[in-house]
Order: sequence, then C-alpha cells, then structure tokens
Amino acid sequence: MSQAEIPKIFDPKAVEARIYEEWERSGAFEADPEPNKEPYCIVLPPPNVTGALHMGHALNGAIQDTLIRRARMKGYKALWLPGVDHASIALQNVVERKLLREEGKTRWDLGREEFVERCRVFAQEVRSRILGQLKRLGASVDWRRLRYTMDEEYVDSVLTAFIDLHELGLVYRGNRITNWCPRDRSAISDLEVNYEEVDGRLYGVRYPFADGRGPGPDGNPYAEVNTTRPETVLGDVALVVSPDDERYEELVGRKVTVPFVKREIEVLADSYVDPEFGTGVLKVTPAHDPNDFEIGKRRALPAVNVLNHDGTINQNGGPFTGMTREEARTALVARLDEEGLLGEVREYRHRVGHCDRCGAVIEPWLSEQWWVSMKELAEPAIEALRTGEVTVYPDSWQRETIRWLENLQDWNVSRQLWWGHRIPVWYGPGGEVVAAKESPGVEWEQEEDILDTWFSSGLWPFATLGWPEETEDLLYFYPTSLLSTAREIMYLWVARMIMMGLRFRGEVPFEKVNVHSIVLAENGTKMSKSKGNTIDPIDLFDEYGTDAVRFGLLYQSSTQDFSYSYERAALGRGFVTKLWNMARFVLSYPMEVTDGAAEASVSDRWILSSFNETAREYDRTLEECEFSEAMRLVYDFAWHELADWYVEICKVAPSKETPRILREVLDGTLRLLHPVMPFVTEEMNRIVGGEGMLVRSSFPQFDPALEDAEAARTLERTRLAVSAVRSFRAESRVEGELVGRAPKGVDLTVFSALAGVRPAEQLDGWFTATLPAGDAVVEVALSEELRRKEIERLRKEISRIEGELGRAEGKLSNEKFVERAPEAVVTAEREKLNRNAGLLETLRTRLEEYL
RNA sequence: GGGCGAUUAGCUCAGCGGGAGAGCGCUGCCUUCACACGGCAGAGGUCGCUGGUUCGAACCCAGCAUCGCCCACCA
Repeated sequence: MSQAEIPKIFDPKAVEARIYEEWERSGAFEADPEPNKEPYCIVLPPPNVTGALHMGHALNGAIQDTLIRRARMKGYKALWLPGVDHASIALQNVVERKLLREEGKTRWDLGREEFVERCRVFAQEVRSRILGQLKRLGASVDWRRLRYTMDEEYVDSVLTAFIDLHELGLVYRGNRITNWCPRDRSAISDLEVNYEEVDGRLYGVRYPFADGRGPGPDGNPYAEVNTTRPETVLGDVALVVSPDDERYEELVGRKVTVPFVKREIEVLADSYVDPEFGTGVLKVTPAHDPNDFEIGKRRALPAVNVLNHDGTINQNGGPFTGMTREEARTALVARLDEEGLLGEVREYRHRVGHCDRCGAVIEPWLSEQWWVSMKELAEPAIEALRTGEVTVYPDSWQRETIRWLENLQDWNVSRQLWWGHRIPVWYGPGGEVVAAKESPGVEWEQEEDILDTWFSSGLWPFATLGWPEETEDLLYFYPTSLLSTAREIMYLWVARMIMMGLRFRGEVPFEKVNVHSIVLAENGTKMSKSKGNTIDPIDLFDEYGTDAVRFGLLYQSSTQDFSYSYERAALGRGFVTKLWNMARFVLSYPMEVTDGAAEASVSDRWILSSFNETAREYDRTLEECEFSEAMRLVYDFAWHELADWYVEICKVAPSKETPRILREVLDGTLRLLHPVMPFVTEEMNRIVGGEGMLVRSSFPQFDPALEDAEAARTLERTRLAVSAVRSFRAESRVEGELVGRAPKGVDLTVFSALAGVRPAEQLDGWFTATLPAGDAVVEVALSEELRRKEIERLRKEISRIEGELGRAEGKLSNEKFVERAPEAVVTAEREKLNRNAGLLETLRTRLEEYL
C-alpha cells in the first residue's frame, strides 16, 4: 500500500470490529495450561447483569487489557477470564421496579418461581449487551471460559463452600439485630447500609410512674426520655439511667408504664447511658436497636418486636397495629400530646441508614439469620497482607484493608430475597437441620433464604477455574497474578476473596491488587444515573475511537480519583493521528539512501538508545501499576523524540542505516503501545507490512547493547543549538539561510540542516548574534541593520545570566552549603558557576564590540 | 466522633528534598511534499495559609483553612 492510498486520519469505526474478529479468529486470546510457560492470570471483576458498562468498567477494562496483552507479548501464558455476576439484590430490585412500572405487580403477585424466571430472562438480555461492550473495549478475554455466577458448576461451588463452612461451625444461625429493609423485605449487611444526614426530630416521651409512689426527683409524676423513633416506644422493655447520675439515684428500681401498651417496666442503671445526652434517661427496645439488644442481653430482658417484615406495626403495637411506621409515628406523637405525655420536641440533625439498593430507611430489626463468623477467616488474611503475600497498589490500601479486617463483625449472609443461591440447608420433620446439596428426604423443607450476592463473588478467583474440582486450570492459573478493582468494593469483595481463597485453597487468590481511580464527572462529583451526569464509554468510543479513549483513561489514572475530561480522549485521538501519520511517513520513506554515511549516524544511535531506555522505564512503570507515568513516557518518546526530531533528521541527514533503524524503532514503538492502543497499532502494523499480528508479537526488551550515552549527549546539545537558532529567528524575524558557527560537540550535519545555518570556520569581521544554547553558544552572522536589536537582546541575556550567576555565587559563598551539601551537588553548582561566568564573559565582550 | 486523601499555570493533572512540568486553552509565525486532530517560537505560577526541621522545602514535620472519600451502635 502506498502513502497516497492511506487516509490522513485513522478511522476507528472502519476497522475496530474487523480487527477484533481477526484476533478472536486467530485464537490469540485463548490460554490453556502449558507447563513450560509461566502463567499470568487476571479474572475480570464480573460486571453486574443489571445495566450497561460505565466509565469505571472502561477504565478497569483498559487497565486489565493493557496488563494482559503485555504479559502475553512477554511470553507468559496469559489468561484473562471473563464473567458476569447475577447481582442478587441489585438485579431483583431492577426487575421488581420494572414489574411494578409495566404491570403494576409485586413479586408476591407472581410467586417465587415465576419471579425468578423473569430475573433469569432479564439477566440474559443484559448479559449479552455487556459482553458486546467488552468487545468494543477490545478486551482480550478468553471467551471460551466465560463464567456466570448462576451457571450450574458455579452454583455447585457456592453450595460446596457454604456446606464446608457449616461443617466447620463457621456458619451459624442466630436471632440477632440486622439491618432490615422493609421495601425489599430482607436483611442486608452492614456494608450495604448508607448513612445519610437527615433533618429529623428528637422527641421527649414521658413514662408515668406505675408504682403509685410519689413523683420523681424532679417533682414530675413521670420519667422523660428522648428518642428519634417514637414508634419504638411500643417495644420498650426498660428504662436505663447512668449509675453515676445523682439526679436519678432514686429512680433506679422504680416502675413506669409504657404509654398505649400499658406495659410496666423497670428503671435500671447501666453504664452504657451517657448522662449528658438529653434527659439522661434511655429507653430500651431490644428488638429495634443494636445497643438496646446488647443491654437486653446483659439484663435478661425480653425483646418485644413491634414491626412486621414490611415495616408496618404488628400485633404488639396496641392501637397502632396495622399502620405503616410513618403513620404510626405521626399518630403516636399526636396521642402522646393529647395525653400530656409529650415532652420537648426539637429539630435534630442525625444520621439515618438507607438501603444501598433501594434507598428505603433501614430498620434495625430482630430476626433469624445465617451468619459467618469472621474472626477465624480474617486472621490468615491479615497475615497475608502483613507479609506482602498480597501486595496492594497503592500501598495505603494495604493498611486500610488490614485495619478493616481487624475490626470485623460477623457477616450476615442470608437474604429474604428470591434471586440468588438458595441456602442449602434442610429442615427435617423432627426439627433436624442439615446442610446438604440435595434434599435428605420427602418430608424435608429447604431454607427459604438465599445467600448474599457477595458470598458467591468471594469465591470468584477459584470457582471460575473449576473449584471444587482440582482442574488443570485451577492448578495452573491459581493463585492469579493480579486483581484490578475500584476501591468501593475493597471490603465487600476483595477482602472476602482473600479470606475465602485462603480458606478453600490455602493460598491467596492473587498476588497483586490494583486499586484504580474512580472516574468522576467533569465537575468532580460522582457519576450517577440519578444525577444524570454519567458518560457512556461506548459514545466515547464512537466519537474518539477506542484506542484514544483507552489511552486517555490510562493517562489520567494514578492513585488519585480524577474528573473525566473529554480533553483526554482528544489527547489520545491526537496521539493516534500522530502515530498514524508517522506510519504514512515511514511508508513513503525510501528503503535505501544513497548519499549517507555507511555506518549508523549519531542520530541513529541516539534514537535506538532512547527507545531502549523508554522501553525499560515503560515496562517498569506498568509493572508497578503507574499507568499515568507509563503513558507519559511513551507519549513523550513517540511524539517529542521520534516524531519531532528523529523523523525530521531522517529527512535531512540520513545514513545508510537510517531506513532500517527508522522502521525498527517505529515497529518497536507500535509494540510498546499495542497493549494500550491495540486497534490502531494492529492496523498500522498491517499497513507498514509488519510480519504477523501484533497481538502475537513480542514486547520490546531492554537491550544494554543499545545504550549510547555519548550519542544522547550529542543530540541533546544539537537540539539545544537548533532551538536557540529557531528561537532567535522567531524573535528577530530573520528568515533564510544564515552563516554561523555551532558549538563543539553538536552533530554539524543535523544542526545545519535543521537550523538552516551554513557552517563557517570563523566569523571574524562579521557582525554576529550570540545565542546561548545550554552550556554553549551559537553564533550566526547578521546584516548591519540588526545591530540595535542584537544589542537589546544581548543586554537581556546578560542580565538573565547575571541572575543565575548570582544565585550560584550566593550558594557557594555559604560555608554551610559547601560543608554540608553532598559533594556532587556542590560540584554541579561550581560547574554551573564557571559555565555561566564564561558565557557572561563572551556576551559582555560582544556587547562592547557592538556599542 | 475517628481515619485517609487532596489543595501546583485559566482548565484537567504530573512532580514529592538540590534551579517550577505536561496536555488543553491563549499569543505570534508557518496551508514546507507524514500529520492543521499539524509544525516552530512564546506568554502564563510568592506550588492553600502559618510556623518548624534543613546548607537548601512545592516536596519532610506541626497547626489552620477549604474540598472529597471511607469507617463508627450515641438515644
């Protein structure tokens, strides 16, 4: 193909789909165990089958694809294992909302079987959309191994894990306070509760004395407490005061009556109470508050439950039975007021828990649930993080995760939902309880509850590889190499995978964890559907091209969260165009040059050396998950060294080796970039006639033989000299060829060609401009009329250099500096001083000559 | 209430002990045969504030301010 036939701008739409297909067809993504190769494995954090992929997925996908392609090119047997998650509560919520919206029905109208079927169908549709999006991203996953948490084999892994933990006694059933979502009618875990500040009220409630004795210490015939949830009064079983509270000494042991339900309860002393808060008297409602539950346990108090599972008041609620909790609150407060039992009511800002999935206010509620005790599981995980068996990037998250594991509460894993893995526990006719995959007999009934979705996710790195079977895949690819994830699921997911991996495989599930940035909206807030500020990555792919978006994302991805800016995609697109046109140039470049030197020129040696150095640093930064730094390195090399300088040098001062080296360096650059920008590099490789496909090529390795510090120094001096002349031309508006003298140590051919300066041995008798270039000076001959301008310019330069000289002198005359600073620093400062002194001398002499 | 992080050019962000950087935007020149999604040359910053450590601080320490995120059972 010739240059003229290739468009000036790469058209991603025209080739992306075709190239992806070619990759797939070639089997390049397929990875099977191969004993004489090192394994490298990443399991894709399975997207929820609830919606579409978002920017976070795009970023994480780009990160993982970059790492897996690099590993593949480096000769590892690299498996990126794809999958999707059934997302129990999230998906159930989506389907329930849809059901209500479209048919006006609830899940109970449909019944369990029918509802689960709806979920299954919905998940199927979403799943195919998500997988299509992964392909658009260019994800080089092994599609043959696609896993789904509801696959038969995966379900078996989940049941096996649960039964195993049950047998170990690490799973137990207990009646405890849980976070109850009355809308979902299910318990949820602590991590699924969002606490939000809301403006509420703090109500005073008066409990009349029931023992017939006189009024209390404050002269009132009642004891007053403060509560934000007055409806829970109905479930009160005691009042408590601080044992140190002198105001209430006499109160302890007396009886009061709970309004409306007329229960007589005792006033107790308990150190939990803070005498400073409110009236200093606390009501105890063990069924509806975790602290009260603890007090109740300590004092052997009964727990009176006043709520139904849908949040209405149950039969224990006296006159309020059947009302919703909101209605009950209003009605109860009104009745208290009527009966003179309402104390002070004031505005009160406090935190209220909301369901992470549906937003309903959470009720702490006493219920029978399945729990996993965490202490035993957490300990080895803490140890693995401490010893660095798992390394987390950035390392601040290593400590955070340890801290969290150290303070772990038991995990409520049962959910009163329908979409998910039903708990494999069977209740026998004689009250027997057995954990098993199959029903033990006809009379036995299976537990209605399902498992928390994160229980199955916790098994992801090994369940996807075939566990509990000792498959070849599992033995070869486990532990996986790296897990890349967003920080919001570090606890929900990552920490639990570590615990589960250690429990079931005796080894950590991954060696490295990369905690990536969160992609924020342009104004720095979180993207969310409700705010309407989300960006669809697919739209970006359409507009800028996938490679451009991927590059832009990685360029912004450091340890900080970042606001997404379209500029980054534009930056990536610009880079793609630049590379594309370099390839067009190379195509047009002759295969042979006739008039150059036979051996590689200093420029040739420089670009090889610089490429080599870039390859090394690029590889290192990717290894350390410093993506932003890696992108910067390769961008700067490709654009500001290869394109800006070497390509220009190739045009004007080639050697006979230049055609080969130009092609070699372009090829190497494409291979460096292929992991990040797979499509355009693959296409470029094709048009420049590279062998095979880049996806199967090798990653450039650092080669010490190519290092050439002298060539690098020469080019550095040459570039400075050229820039000095260009700068002078722009400022003084001088065009055309100049006659001049270059400083020592520059490549004269390159200098004269790029600066447009014809070299002269000596310029005596000419009027010249004296241009500082680094530590040297370029002189160019000028016409007489520029004399005044040159005098001005010289004065400016002189004062600039005087300033620098002064600074160096100041430092060196400071005895402490000379004494305490490292010798290299002092030496550098001396050299700087000498250099500037020489420069100044030259400039001053010139100035005097011209005055 | 605890913990973590951020504050650097108009904007988005790098740099994290030895003379302030990138991209975008801005200014001037260049439609030169790879690229105007371009080239060359520029302008633009007391590196949040106040102290401290150091020969030397954007960088380390302390405090403050502002913003953000996690964690926590105070009614």
